[in-house]
Amino acid sequence: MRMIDVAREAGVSAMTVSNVINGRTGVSAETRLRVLATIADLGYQVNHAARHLRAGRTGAVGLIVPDLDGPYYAQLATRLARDLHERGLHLVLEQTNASPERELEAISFGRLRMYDGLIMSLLRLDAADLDQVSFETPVVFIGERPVPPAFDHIMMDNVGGARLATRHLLKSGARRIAVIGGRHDDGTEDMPSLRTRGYRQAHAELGVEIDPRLVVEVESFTTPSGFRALTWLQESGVPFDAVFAFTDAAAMGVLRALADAGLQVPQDVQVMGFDNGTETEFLVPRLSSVEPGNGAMAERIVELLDRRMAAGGNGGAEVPPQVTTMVNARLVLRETTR
Amino acid sequence: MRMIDVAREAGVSAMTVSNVINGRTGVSAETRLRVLATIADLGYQVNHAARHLRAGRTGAVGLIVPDLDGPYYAQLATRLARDLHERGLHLVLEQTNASPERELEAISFGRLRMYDGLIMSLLRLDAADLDQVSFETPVVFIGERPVPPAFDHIMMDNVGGARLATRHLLKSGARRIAVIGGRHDDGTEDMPSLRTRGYRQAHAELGVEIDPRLVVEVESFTTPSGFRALTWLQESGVPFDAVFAFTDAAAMGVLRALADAGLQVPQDVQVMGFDNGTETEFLVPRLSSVEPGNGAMAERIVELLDRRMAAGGNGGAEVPPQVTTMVNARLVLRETTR
DNA sequence: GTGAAAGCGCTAACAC
DNA sequence: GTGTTAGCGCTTTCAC
Repeated sequence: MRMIDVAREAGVSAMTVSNVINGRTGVSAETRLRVLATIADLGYQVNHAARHLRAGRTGAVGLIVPDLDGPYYAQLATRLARDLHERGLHLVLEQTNASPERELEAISFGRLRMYDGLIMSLLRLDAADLDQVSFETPVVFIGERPVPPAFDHIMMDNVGGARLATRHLLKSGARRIAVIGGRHDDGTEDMPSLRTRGYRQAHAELGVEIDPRLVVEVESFTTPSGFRALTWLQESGVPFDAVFAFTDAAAMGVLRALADAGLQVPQDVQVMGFDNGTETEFLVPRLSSVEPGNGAMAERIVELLDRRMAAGGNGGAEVPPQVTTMVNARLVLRETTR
Repeated sequence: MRMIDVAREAGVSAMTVSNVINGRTGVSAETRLRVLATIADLGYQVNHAARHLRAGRTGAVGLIVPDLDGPYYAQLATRLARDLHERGLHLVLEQTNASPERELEAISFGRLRMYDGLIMSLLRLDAADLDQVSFETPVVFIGERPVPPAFDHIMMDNVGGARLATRHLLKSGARRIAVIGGRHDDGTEDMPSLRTRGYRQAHAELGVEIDPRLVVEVESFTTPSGFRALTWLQESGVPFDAVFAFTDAAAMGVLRALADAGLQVPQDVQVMGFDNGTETEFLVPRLSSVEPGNGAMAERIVELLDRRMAAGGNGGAEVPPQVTTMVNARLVLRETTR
């Protein structure tokens, strides 16, 4: 069934039906009611493809993330899907597995056209890569990599959160804090480097030296990876009295490895995670973690996107200025810290 | 840039470009190469909306699930996304929050048209509800609810898996197995009822009576819900020597509650989960679980969909017969059982 | 093996 | 306030 069928049945033109459906002004109340009744009667549904082709809107927002099986992005996706649904938009998910090729592919011109807006977690691509791409679609980047000034960017306070966590561990007596996912060279602008900087700052502020052997680099921030990292540290014989894992998922692997080693948490070793995922308060023992403001982040993302999408509809005349938002972090202390 | 621009540049018609792009026969090798070179040269990308409008294909497959923040569907989605990507298809996610309205909405005519295929986890809707919907889009249902014979359906062996798990607990000495998510009335065809039947079968086979107070109904199968259920059971004073939770997520809450109660697992109480998610082997203690064949399930889903989508392309003349697949379950024993 | 014409269903622009 | 016209970019059909 087409719009024209509804129009004929209601005794109006297709244009009027279109106007009613899209809530545009310039339709008398009487006509509107009649058209709505006819639509309900016939069970008419608009054809998205035709609308998309003609008007350029798709009703879909893309979310490009490295993975979905870990808790972090799955929880973010859940929040975003709910917030977007309220605005009549769909969330479409794409996984990059943190591969630069897949990230670049996701923002290719053809793919972007599929969406009214894009939310992209940038892990590998640089500002230079992004410059090559012509964005007509509104994009909000999340993550810490530097982004060209033309785009909205939202990030968590990685340095501040890590600094807070490390300070707490130091103040509660830890002197040898292993850091899972840390970087020996924290010069780049990515999550591990930024959190490592926070870790170093806290040590500097409290005048504690860092044994470089406590900084354990990992290839990924999953639970198996955290498990392997701690097992390796343990076997290498480097002493430590606390562990700061850069994700809750990795911390979960750390807890498992400590239990295998027969170490008591937090008596022998304190443990701190990052993300404050829903699972943290049910681990044994309950995981202390850095809460990076995920709820606020999801809300802000949708807000930014919405603003830019609305502007795009107005012919792009008034493009809102690009914004970088930093969401504040705070500590949630549970049973793995003293 | 449009197809016609490529055509002009290559000195052919738009139709020939279309034929090349879609790999159709009837284009000379020479022309094909020239067109491909021009496409690469100009960086042309097809417009999905136009193709969709004209040809009806969208390149997207919808996955309708109750939630994404729990590990089960997130892991399934990850697997499906990967398998579909290999076939050049996108995975679009929709969450229903297990609401019948949202489930019905998801399979409405207009929404279905957005996809080349649909994978739907059915929790609440009945065969009667589904009969009302006219599916031109290929649909694969997952889950245990009865499905009209016109559709492909894939399910795990809930009864068999639960029976296996319960038998193991009984054989290792448990006599009072609490079941988190069980149903007093297991007459309906849904996951909790089917798993409860397996639990009852195993008891009947081994001649063990069931204390109905051990069957704890829950409103959801999340970790907090499992935690609350076990805390409640504990406080109600009903003795038990094992817990069978119907999801790993719920089992995680159970483990937490047992730790709070100072009970040793598996010495005082054995615990068994269901799903065998990636997190199980890192819990403290490592969770024994029923492996429902998730990998095979994802593969089979894509296979079924693919088959039906290919047939749809052939004008629907040869519609493949509808198939119901049951994936076998097996036990993975770790540290929470004896 | 290749091309021309028609039209998928909708909406922007403008006429009335 | 409502209708008419045109066309978004592709693919189906059929002619050559």
